[in-house]
Amino acid sequence: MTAERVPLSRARVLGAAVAIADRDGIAALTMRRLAQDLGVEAMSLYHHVANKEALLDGVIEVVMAEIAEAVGEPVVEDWQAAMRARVLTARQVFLRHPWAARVLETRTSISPGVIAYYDGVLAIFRAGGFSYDLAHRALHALGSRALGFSQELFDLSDPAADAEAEAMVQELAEHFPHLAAMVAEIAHDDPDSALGWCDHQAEFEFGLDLILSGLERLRAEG
Amino acid sequence: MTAERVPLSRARVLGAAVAIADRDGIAALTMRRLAQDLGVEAMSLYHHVANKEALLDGVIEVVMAEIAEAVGEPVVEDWQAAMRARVLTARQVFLRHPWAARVLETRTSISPGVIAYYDGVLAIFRAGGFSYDLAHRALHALGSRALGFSQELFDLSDPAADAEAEAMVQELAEHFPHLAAMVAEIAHDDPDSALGWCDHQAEFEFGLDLILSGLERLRAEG
DNA sequence: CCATCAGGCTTACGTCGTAAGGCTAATCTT
DNA sequence: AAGATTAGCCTTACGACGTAAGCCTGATGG
Repeated sequence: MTAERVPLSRARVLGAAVAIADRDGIAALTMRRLAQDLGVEAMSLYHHVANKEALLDGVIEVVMAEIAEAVGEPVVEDWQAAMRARVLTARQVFLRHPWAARVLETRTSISPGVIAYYDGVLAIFRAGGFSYDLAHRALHALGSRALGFSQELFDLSDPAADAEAEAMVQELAEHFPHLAAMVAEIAHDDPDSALGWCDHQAEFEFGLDLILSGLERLRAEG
Repeated sequence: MTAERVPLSRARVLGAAVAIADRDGIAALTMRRLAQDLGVEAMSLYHHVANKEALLDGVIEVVMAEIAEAVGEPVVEDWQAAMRARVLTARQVFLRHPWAARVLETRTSISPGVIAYYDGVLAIFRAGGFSYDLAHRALHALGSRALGFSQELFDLSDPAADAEAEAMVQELAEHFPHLAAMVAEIAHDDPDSALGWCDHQAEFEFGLDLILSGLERLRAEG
């Protein structure tokens, strides 16, 4: 009695793709590896996704669906609290799929899931009394932060960089005095924060609240 | 009299790489193509860059050097105006190299050029009276915006998407009422802005000023 | 004057996405 | 019921990519 052959389907393909990226990183997501995980040959995947780009599009849709489920319907009172909650909820999903932000940024066509998410954001702004014009600018001001992530261009708390950073501190201090002083002071203030010398979640929320309160001021001024 | 054979050098390699990315996009930048443009075989490049990742690191250093030259020394009075100028100057460089932001985001190691740039940003904050702690949070709040770019997750003014967007307006209105209404109103207000229905430069500056003025408020409060 | 070696070149490998087309079993048509 | 269609798998093969290994040549330096 052999295991019943579950037929392939778009949903199974996308699900397996997400699983690979979660477990082994986005670089491990190749057509051959994906096929292998599904007990199938690579070319069989093309009956369910047009090509690799379409696969990545689909994977993003899976993530966006996860977000949509998590955030639910937009709340229509206290826009600032509603936005904050929506964004931080979406962020949880991106923290579960660390590769997803980068993939999302490489999509060339507009994803329905992302559009739907932003429509919900707009609903909150409008219910909070924003003009379309201000809401529009608010969307741009938030950028990817509206979805719960922001690009970190360099991560001083990256453990991989620690050793080399340690050795670099001397010349760092010479060439980059302000940065060196800041790192020294902040590291001293917070010697063993749970998330390293700088807590990304706290920093993210700081930036988010800074923008939200700025927007509230503009809204109130009319 | 044959054309004098200019010997290869790291600088020539990186320069040619930037030229290819500028002209034909970052996807066209392959080792073979780069070698071809330099009148050389692909493997010869490896005498001047360790591998392709190192090539991309180097290319970013070229861009950051361009920025360093453009922004000059940090100005130490009127921090807000100084930051604004520094960021918008850096932005000009990224607008000349549209591929550079994406490449920068994929660097795994911290680039000295980027560090130097941020050190200048910190100098401005400090001269403006920021504590290290607030300056640190300010850096995170700005994120890549400090360098002059922000991730646009979908670009409604993308000409490539225009046709499909046009056809999509009907169902857009059904499923995404707020977004549809916003697009309709804003497009109507500004029927032929030079840069399409939404001017990225204006949106960028809006977001930047929103953050900068929020930071100024926090700084003034102490 | 000869040894070293920097800086080119040639060849070749393994991995990737995917084009072309074959086989089989389920489904649909008449 | 029987024949035609097709969905959904597989096999084979191609061209592009990054790059390992090693050859060749002309300048340099003891």
